[in-house]
Parts: sequence; structure tokens; C-alpha cells
Amino acid sequence: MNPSPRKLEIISVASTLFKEKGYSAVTMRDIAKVMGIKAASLYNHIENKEEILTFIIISLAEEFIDGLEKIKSGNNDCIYKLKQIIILHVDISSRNTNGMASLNNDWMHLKDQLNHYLALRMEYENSFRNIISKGILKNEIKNINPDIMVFSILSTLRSLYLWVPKKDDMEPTLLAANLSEVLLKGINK
Amino acid sequence: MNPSPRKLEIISVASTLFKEKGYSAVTMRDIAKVMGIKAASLYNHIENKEEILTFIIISLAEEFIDGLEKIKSGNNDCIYKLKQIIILHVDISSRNTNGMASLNNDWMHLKDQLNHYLALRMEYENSFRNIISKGILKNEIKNINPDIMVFSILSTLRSLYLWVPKKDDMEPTLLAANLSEVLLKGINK
DNA sequence: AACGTAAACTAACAATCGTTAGTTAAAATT
DNA sequence: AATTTTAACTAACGATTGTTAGTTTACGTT
Repeated sequence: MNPSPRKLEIISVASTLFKEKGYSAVTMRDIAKVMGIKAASLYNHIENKEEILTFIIISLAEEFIDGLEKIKSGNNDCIYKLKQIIILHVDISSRNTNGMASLNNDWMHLKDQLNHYLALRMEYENSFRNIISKGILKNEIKNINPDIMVFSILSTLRSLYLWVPKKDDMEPTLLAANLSEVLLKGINK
Repeated sequence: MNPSPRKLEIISVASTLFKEKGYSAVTMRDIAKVMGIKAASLYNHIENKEEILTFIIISLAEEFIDGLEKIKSGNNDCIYKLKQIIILHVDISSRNTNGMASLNNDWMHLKDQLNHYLALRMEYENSFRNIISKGILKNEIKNINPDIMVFSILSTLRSLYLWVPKKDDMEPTLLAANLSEVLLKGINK
């Protein structure tokens, strides 16, 4: 069963509040007030508070996994794959700036799906590192500790949700291109 | 009046818990339990919960401001200054992995000192951007939107607190050197 | 017109929150 | 030895938390 429009509305409102104050600081009454209804009415549409967080996080995590799967399967060199990953992050983050806040900062409040989330994250980071490591072997990428490169690039990409809203005048395509230049070739002239 | 050792102990314990679950999800009873005392006893040493958060965030923010001030005042080229900034972040983040979590994620729960914090952050980012912009003018740095470069580098540096504890075998000096290579010159061979 | 359903409501629940008041026991100071 | 101070305690406060039960209202379907 797909989420009803009203349920998606609640999740959207909740995402906005979660980004502002974090999951724990947002009450069901806060969400209800923005919706213009009473807190108890929320329960006509959702099971509980945790379900909102779970939906936000897991659906985003799976979108990243799916995107990376397609990139991996392509028969391209590593640098090109990295550029596609950057585009993937810019794309998803631009369309979900609120949800990305929960994915980054509120995952530890998951209960049932915490282990599922952790598994997805590990899978994603491993795939990322494999691309880098293969690039080093094929002499496309510098021979530096791959963990540092994964950490550095992924930290920037994970922070996009904070930055994109401030630059909503900038085309996602241009942003991704500039980011690729900076992340792959550095800033030093 | 300087904070008593006991007060610093409370702040340290609180920092650890704030990193694990975020400020809002940590109760005074949680902190007290780790300290081995009752929640009410905490109030012999601190004013209230907010004071703990304020101390963690403001003292770290001022440490960054002071560090950047020294770097700015030096008569060095921009690339060198950026390398010093990277060292500054590695240094502070390595010594305060817990507190850095609050600085990054819990600042919005400040009350009295929220505006002070926001002013310090803006001051820091402006100084950072000025160094980059000057580097572009002096032809040391690529002519790309400086905001993107500030965002990219700062995102990585702000995430160090998450990553350093997993790599505690790595020398901070070596980490900073590798980070400089990746952030300034990129990963592309 | 009668019925069923969806989605709001009021009222309240037990649990937990940060915090205060008043007390006690030990340690430091006089 | 007498006293003050420090730092713990018990007990409780009013407020707020997520959530449930039962009710009402409006609307689409029979």
C-alpha cells in the first residue's frame, strides 16, 4: 500500500521541522500545528512518530543505493563514475534538502530499521571505496590512502543539503560540474 | 571564575552523550547516571542544561576564531594559509571529537548565546572566503566560485570529528598532510 | 434517505522532562 | 573542637511527551 497524499504531507512537514531542530526536539504537537490540526489527528494517517523518521531515512538511503548500483554497473572509467556519483548527490540532495538532514543527523533514533540503515550505509561506502581503489590500481587516481579520499569527498557531498538551499539560483548541472572540478582536481592552480 | 574540575567532568560526560544522541535526546538523568550520581546533584556544579551546551560550543568556536586570527595575520601566501587552516581543524577536532558534534549539530538549541555563535560562525566563514578570494586574485587558486570552494573544504573539515576516532592510529600530522594534498590538489592523477 | 468511511475532534493517560527545596554527611577551614 | 563549605541525597513540582479511547462531522456510496 502506497502512502496516502495526506501521509506524505505529514512526512513533508515533519522533514522541515526535523531539519530545523532535529528529530528529538520536534513534538507531534509541533507537526500538527503546522498541519493545522490536533496531534491526535496525525494518528489517523501514521502509526507513530518513529514511522515518519523511518520513511524519510530508508527511502532516501535506498535512492542512493539504487543510484550507485547503476553507476557501478556502467562500463566507464573511475573518474567518470565519480563524476556520476557527484551528480547523484547533487540531484537527490536538491530534491530533498529537508530529508537529507534526518539521513545525516537522526539515523541513530531509528529502532526497527536501524540495522537495515547501517547495512545500507556500509554497502554504499564500500562500493564508493572500491571505485576509488580500482582507480588507484588503474593509475587514474593518486596513490593516497583511499579512506581519506572517500571521507573527504563524501563529507562534502553529505553536506550539500545545508548548502544547496542557499544557492537555489545555481543550476544543479553547473553546481555538479564545479564540484567535480574542485573535488577531483583540487583548487590549487 | 574558572570551571571546577567536577564541572569539566560533567561537561565531558555530557559531550560524549550529546555526540551519541544529540543534545535534545540526552536527559539530565542520563548524564547523572554516567557520573554515578543523581540528576539533582548536577545542579551543585552547573546552572542548567543549557549552560553545558553553551560552554561546549562557545569555547570551541572561540578556539577556531583565535586559531584563524593567527593564521590570517601571518605574512604567507594563500595556499600556505589554507594548509594551516587544515592543521588547525585536525588539531582541534582530534582533541575534541565529542564537542565538535555539538558545535556542528546542536548549535540551534542555544538561547542566550545563539546570536553570539552565529556571529562567530559568520566571521569565520568570511575570513575563510577572503583567503580564497585573495588567492584567486594572486593567481594561486583556480578562478572558480569561491563559495563552492569554501563549502567543499569546510564541509570536509567539519566532518573530521566523525572520522578521526575511527583512525586514531593515524598521526594527526600525517592526516593533515594527506588532507592538504586531497583538498588542495585533488585526487585526479 | 440510510449507511459507511475518512478525518477531524476532545479528553485524558502514564511516563518522563528539567528543575527546585530541603536535608545529610563528609571534608576543609577556622 | 567548632564551624563553614562542598557535594551528595530524597522527594517532589508543574510542564510536556507520545499515544489511546471515544466522539463528532462531513462526504461519497448505496
